Amino acid sequence: MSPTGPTLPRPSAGGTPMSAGSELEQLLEAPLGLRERKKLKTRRAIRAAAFRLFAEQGYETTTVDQIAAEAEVSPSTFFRYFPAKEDLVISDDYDPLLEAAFRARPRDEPLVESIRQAMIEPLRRILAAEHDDVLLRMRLYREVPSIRARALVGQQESATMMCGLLAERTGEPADGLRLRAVVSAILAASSEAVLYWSERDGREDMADLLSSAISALGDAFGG
Amino acid sequence: MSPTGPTLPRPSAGGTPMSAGSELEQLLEAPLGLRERKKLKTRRAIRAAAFRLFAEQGYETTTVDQIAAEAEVSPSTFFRYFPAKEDLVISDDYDPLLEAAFRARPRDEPLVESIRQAMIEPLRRILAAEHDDVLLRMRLYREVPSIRARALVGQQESATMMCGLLAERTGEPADGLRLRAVVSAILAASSEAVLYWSERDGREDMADLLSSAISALGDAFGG
DNA sequence: TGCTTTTTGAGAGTTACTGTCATAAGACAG
DNA sequence: CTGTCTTATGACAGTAACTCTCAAAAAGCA
Repeated sequence: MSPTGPTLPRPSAGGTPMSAGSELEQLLEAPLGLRERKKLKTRRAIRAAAFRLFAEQGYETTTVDQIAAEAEVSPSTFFRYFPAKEDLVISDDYDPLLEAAFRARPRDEPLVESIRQAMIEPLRRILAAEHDDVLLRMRLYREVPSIRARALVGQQESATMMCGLLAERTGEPADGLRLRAVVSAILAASSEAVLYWSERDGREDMADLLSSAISALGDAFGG
Repeated sequence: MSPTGPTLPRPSAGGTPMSAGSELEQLLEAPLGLRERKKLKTRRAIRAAAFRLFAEQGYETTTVDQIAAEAEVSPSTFFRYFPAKEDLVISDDYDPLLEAAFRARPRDEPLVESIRQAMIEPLRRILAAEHDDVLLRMRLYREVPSIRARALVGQQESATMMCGLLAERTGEPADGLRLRAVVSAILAASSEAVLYWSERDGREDMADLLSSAISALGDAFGG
């Protein structure tokens, strides 16, 4: 068996042997084996239990043992599904979607515009399906430092991924300072937009906010 | 006494009752009381012991207990000086310097230029005094996720501080999306410059790199 | 010298993890 | 349906980073 835990369902792709797995896609996939379905079920059960407890008593005051008990699994099992407590809140699904969306953009489109569109599109899809859920996670992001910390490292990893993508398209070196500066700046501004959106309880249009954040950069640095 | 630990020396300013304290300034300050000098000494002893051990065995594999032993203090004392292990590596000195440098800038200077200058100036001073030390910390930043995490949260806090400053000067609301987007973008690009600098072992000129990172934003978003 | 304030260390407790191993349960071949 | 192989689970023991409390020691001060 996989050294670190239960092999999470990867129906079609032959990617990494073990990863967090993106629930979004799998929900819509062809019928999975009984085993896989069970795993998804426990995963969701754990997360549901966790969020129930978070709502009651807050994130930091609920222990992993409590969550495991509420979800009726052992603590060991909990950690097999979520290597860290913060992983309950943070989803890694976004990056591959972003990558795909970017690749789908015409090569002659201005770069920043490609990026903007590539970010908005999967964001829309996610929001359509999990609006309230995202809002909840963002609240935790705001309120819990350890979650913020974890998310920010993830964002940095997204940035280096993006650098790879852009390097591919423009021919610039992926680890060049200029590229890295631009990418990290866009990501920072964008996540500020998402944060802002969540502070307004999701009442404003995310795409608008994102565009406005990016065009703010144009105004400030453009001249 | 202060609720969280020994009151760290704050010779002149009447700032927060308890904070990490900036060693840089205090080294140059008027003679402190015996008590204060002793505290600085232990603080440095702990840090020195820690970095010695890190060099030998790496960050993650050296325990706080080891560090305390090497520094000849009790573990309790360690935590009084450094609430978290990562605080050994992360310095909070920079923000006040940045703030002061920014305030010293002429009000009619273009905003981005003010920021750039305000960042470079204290950076120069720090590098002049602690070049190798900074390099070492940055290496840990690159190699240890938990340090990166903590540093990034700090960066976000710096950003909201900067937003306050800029809001003061421009009259824009400090929590407006546009301002926040711009500030977080600059900070992201800048820290990318510092990171880049450290990857080159500090051989390139930091001010140049910072300028180049910021002008990259101009190129990307401006035209 | 005595009194007050601050720093220190000892010790006990909590929590998020990690690793190991035996057992139970799904998958599959015959 | 049976036996076999694979994979998921739970029990258990351990570690390391903290947190809290309290008494003793040291520093500052009258």
